[in-house]
Amino acid sequence: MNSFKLYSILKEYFGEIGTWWPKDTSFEVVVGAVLTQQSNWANVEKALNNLKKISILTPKDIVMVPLDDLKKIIKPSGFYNQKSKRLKEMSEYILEFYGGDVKLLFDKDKKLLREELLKIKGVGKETADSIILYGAEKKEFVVDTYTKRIYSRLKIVEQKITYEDLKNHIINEIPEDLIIYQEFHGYIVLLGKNFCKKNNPKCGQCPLNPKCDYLKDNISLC
DNA sequence: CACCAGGCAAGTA
DNA sequence: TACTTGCATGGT
Repeated sequence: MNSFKLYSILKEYFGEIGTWWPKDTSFEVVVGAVLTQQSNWANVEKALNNLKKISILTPKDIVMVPLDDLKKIIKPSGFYNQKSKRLKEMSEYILEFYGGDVKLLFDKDKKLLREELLKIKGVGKETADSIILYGAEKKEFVVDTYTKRIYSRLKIVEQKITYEDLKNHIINEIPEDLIIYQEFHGYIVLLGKNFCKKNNPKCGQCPLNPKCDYLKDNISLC
């Protein structure tokens, strides 16, 4: 299975998803990327809405709000003790080096931007790439747990493949295009939700639980 | 009741 | 380098 073929199948099945990462501001993507770590998006939205409700929208706002308050505000997204600290640290960084304007950071060269993001505590590879792809809107493909699970389950790559190797494998097979990068990752998330977490031979329902004849005809698993 | 959700950091070997 | 563990709410 070739990555562009997979992208095409998923696009035909799921249809247009457009900019599936919602945002009012660039900084909101940064916050969302941290809050979504090991948490589902519905709960992240609750946390984001809590922030918006009391007008906490900028790095400065995050720095100013007391830590214990911030914990309560983002509580629905889970892991609020460490996520609140991560938001604080990131906001302090953006405030100190970019005067609180995340767009100045996003203007930097893609490679430098990634290295810089990775130095910030709480920002690993997936979070950094999500921020670059959806916040800075630069062509940096995002590999997540679903991507790795799908690609290894489809026996396209070895299960033990590293983040960077899988990323390179994929970008070598698809056009270098911002929208395609964004869409493909979105489709992978949609497909990934329907994979059993463990490769259970008894499952027999992958790739999709619902009656998805089209995908079953085109992608065989289990 | 169990399991999962758009990971990361720190520790261990 | 590669694996383990803590972090934690809310939905199914």
